Parts: sequence; structure tokens; C-alpha cells
Amino acid sequence: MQKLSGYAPLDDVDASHLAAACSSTIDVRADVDLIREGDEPGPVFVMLEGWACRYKMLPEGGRQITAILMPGDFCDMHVAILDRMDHSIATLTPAKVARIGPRRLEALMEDHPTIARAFWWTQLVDEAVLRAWIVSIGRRDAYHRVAHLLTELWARAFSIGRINADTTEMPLTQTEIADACGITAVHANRILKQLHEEGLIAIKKRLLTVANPAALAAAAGFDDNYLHRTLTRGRRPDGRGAVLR
Amino acid sequence: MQKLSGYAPLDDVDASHLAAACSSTIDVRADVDLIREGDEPGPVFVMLEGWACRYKMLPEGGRQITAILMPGDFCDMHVAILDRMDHSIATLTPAKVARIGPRRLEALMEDHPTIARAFWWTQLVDEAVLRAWIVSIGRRDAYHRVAHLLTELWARAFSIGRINADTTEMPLTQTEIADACGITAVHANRILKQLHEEGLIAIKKRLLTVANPAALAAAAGFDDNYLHRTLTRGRRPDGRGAVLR
DNA sequence: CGCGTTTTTGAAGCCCCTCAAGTGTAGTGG
DNA sequence: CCACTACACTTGAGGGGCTTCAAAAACGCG
Repeated sequence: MQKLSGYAPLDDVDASHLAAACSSTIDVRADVDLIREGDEPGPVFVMLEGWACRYKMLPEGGRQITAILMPGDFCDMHVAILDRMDHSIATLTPAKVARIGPRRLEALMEDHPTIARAFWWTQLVDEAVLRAWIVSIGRRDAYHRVAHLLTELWARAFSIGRINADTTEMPLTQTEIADACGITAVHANRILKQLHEEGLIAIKKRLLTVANPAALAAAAGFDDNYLHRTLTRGRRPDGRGAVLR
Repeated sequence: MQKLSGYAPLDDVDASHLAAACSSTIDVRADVDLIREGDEPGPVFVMLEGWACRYKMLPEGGRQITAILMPGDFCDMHVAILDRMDHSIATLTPAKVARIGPRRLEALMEDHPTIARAFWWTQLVDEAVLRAWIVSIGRRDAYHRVAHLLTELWARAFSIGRINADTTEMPLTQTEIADACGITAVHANRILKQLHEEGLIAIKKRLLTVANPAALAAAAGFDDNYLHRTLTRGRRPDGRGAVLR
């Protein structure tokens, strides 16, 4: 499980301390709010098993999911600094969750700089993912948004060793995919159908099969740079934009 | 200027150290990339004067702005942890920018916990703003997106003392507003026209006038909770969603 | 004054939403 | 074993918000 915090190489001592901090766990049903918008931030959560999501409700009744949390993911540290939660977090499946109190977290980061560094790394990656979502929702059509989301989830599942041959768990309902992509459930259904007809994906019983991940990524216009590699450079199409110095 | 880092109350010593770190500044023209996607992260930037934005280009040529940087804003610390920038940062106006090297930043945070805390605070607020943008772009129509953006910029201008009576600087072009809201420049124009006709805003010569900020905020469905206050609670409309415990 | 950029306005069309109904699949309890 | 309920998923038809294409008017700067 803590292989995920293997962003910075953790030695055995660090790893064991981390594991110890996560030793007290609770089991939660699906569709339970771990914390709600407006609440005072409490303990930090760590997903050990199962999925969750960050989301915000609109007064008119719509919901927008802003992040998907998979096993190994954190619900950010240092939320303790803020006075109120600006969003809610809910389980999407039955889940096993570890809770780390603010005090203990503080001590953990103080005593183990490597762990602290790994934490900040995940924080920055989370932010990069948020930016990628903004781009996806703001500038891509529904087809590419859905393909992009599935590709991201696939890549993340891969990085935590959850791909079995060409299949992985995908517990999101079509409504949840829609809420993440900023479209309606009806339209999400049509897009998924199209992706299926094109032979890019197959979803059966909460299992996602992708015969050719590269093809899906290509169709999505996926750029795995935001989880980090080099990228094509070049000026903006309008010819503007010199580089500093 | 450093009043912005007055998130956590900084004493005079901290403030002077912070000011010292920002003492070496450079002047940059408008439309210059401070750093580009794919670059190795260099020094951290602090906006002293002028505006900038984070953005990502799409292969097809579109641009999505993911954040607006105003005087006092940072371009996140600890980017040094990441190997490559996942987005670019460009000035929107002529600007005065301070650069703080990774080493100096590290020392500053090490020696002054209060400053470090203020930095993390800004980091978390930035993330909250990203989430608010996702909600806006994903679930609101163009009218509300634009109104929401203007309200946010107004609120931020207010918090750094840049509101003069009922007017503030608003150097964004309509194309830039469109790139931030995920719409076209043509449509942004029509929305702005509508907001003007409704008497909510007036833009002249890069100056934004808002006679009744509360009315604009109401029209935008703006919830200043994400810069922190309490909020209406309640179950989700589908009746799901119990609270933990 | 002249040129590039920004803003403005019109017209046509498509992507996606809304409304609506119907199918499929579990789980529940008689 | 089979109603009965509750969701998740499907599919169709119609409409509207936003885009695309195009072109003209209004700035702003050297």
C-alpha cells in the first residue's frame, strides 16, 4: 500500500512509521461523506481500499466531482491550516480508510523529512491533476473528456499495480463519470457507447478492459506529462510569447 | 505588498526577511513566458506588480488558462520537487517580478516557520480556487462562469487593497477571459455585453467598475466559502450521503 | 496617420442538454 | 420462487447554448 508514497524513495524505517500511522483503520460503506463542505477539517484520511471523490454541490442541485481518490491516495494534509472545508469527500465504494490526527501527522512530518517530502510531492501532483481537469473540461469535447478521464484512471491504476492483464476495476457509475466530466449522464452513456463501438474500451460489471491503452490515450489526447515527462515545445500559434531572457 | 502573506500574522522580523528575499526584482513586458511547460522548474516567482496567468496549450491550438496571478501571488514554492513544469506561466501585463532561488526559499522556510505556514496557506487556497474553477467550468453556463470569474477577481483585488471606490484594474482582454472560462472570445463578448446591459458591470479602458458587488456575486452564484466562511449544509438532493459516524 | 489588436455584431449549424420512456439487474420480502 | 422496488443503463426526439465563420467598427501605439 505505501508503495504509492514511493515517490521519494522511503527507507524501511520511514515506511514502517508510515504504516504504523495508518494502522488504525475504519471500514465505510459506499456513498458516505467522510467530511463535508463547511465542516471544520478533522483528521487526514488515507484511502487503503476502495474509491472516493472530492465534490462540490451547486445550489441548483448539480454536482461536480473535482478529484477521484484511489487506494493509496490522501485527503490532503495540512487541511488543518484552513478553517473550513471548501468541498466534501465521499466514498464511491465500500472502503477501508485510515485516519491520522493533525498532531500525529505533524510529528510524522517533523521527524521524517523524507516522508514530508513525499507528502508534498503528492500534493503537487494533485494540483497538476486539477489543472489537467480544468483543461479537459474547459477545452475538450465530451468524447475527449471521458476518454481522458479513463486514461488517467488507467494510468493511476497501473502505477499502483492494479492492472490485471488488460483489465482493471472501474467502480464509477455513468452518473459519476458525468459528474466528473461536466456532462450529463445521458451524454456520458452515448460517449461510452461510442468508445465501446470503436473498440477502445469495454466495461462489464464494474470492470474496465482496455485492449490497447496507447490507442485510448491517443484518442484522448492524453499527455502523461502532468505525471511527468518531457513535451513538445514551440511558440504559441499566435506567434506571441517569447521566453524570459 | 507582503500584506498578502498576512494570512498568518507575520511579525516584523519575518516580514523584513520576506521583503529581503524579494529585493532582487526584474521587469518583464506583457505576454512573456516566465516559464514553460516542459522546462525544468527554476526559481520561484513572486508577482510584485502586474498580472500573469498559468496556462496550458492544446495540440489543436486552444489555450486554457488555469489561474490568474495578481500582485502578491506566488508561483508555487517547492516546484523544485517536480522534474518538469506541467504548465506555463506568462505575464498578461508589464510586470515586476521577484525571483527566489530554491536554496534561498528552502532556508527562508526552514528559519521562519511562520513564513512557511503562510506559504502553505497560499498553496491550499490556490488549490481551493482550482476546484472552484472546475465547478464553474464544469457545471455553470457561460453567463455564470464569466460573472464568477469577475467576482473572484474583484474579491481578490479587494483583499489586496486594489479597489478604488467602485473601480479596479482589470487588464484581461476578452480573449483571455474566454480562455479562462472555457468559452470562445466571441461568446465572452456577448456575455460581457449582457452583464453590462444588466447594470452589473462596466469595463472601460482596462478598468472594471462594479456599482453593486453583492448583486454581481449573487448573479454569479458566488460562494466566498472557498476563501472561507460557513455554508449551507444538508443532504444531497438524491437523499443519499450519510455523514461519517 | 496607418497598422495591428481588440471589440462588436450577424448568421448558420452542431454539440450537448432536457424530457421522456423503456430495459436490465440486484436485492428484498412474501 | 416470484412479485416488488430501486438503481443503473439505454435510446429517441426536440430544442437551445455555444461555436464557427465572416466582416466591420473601434481602439491604441509608434
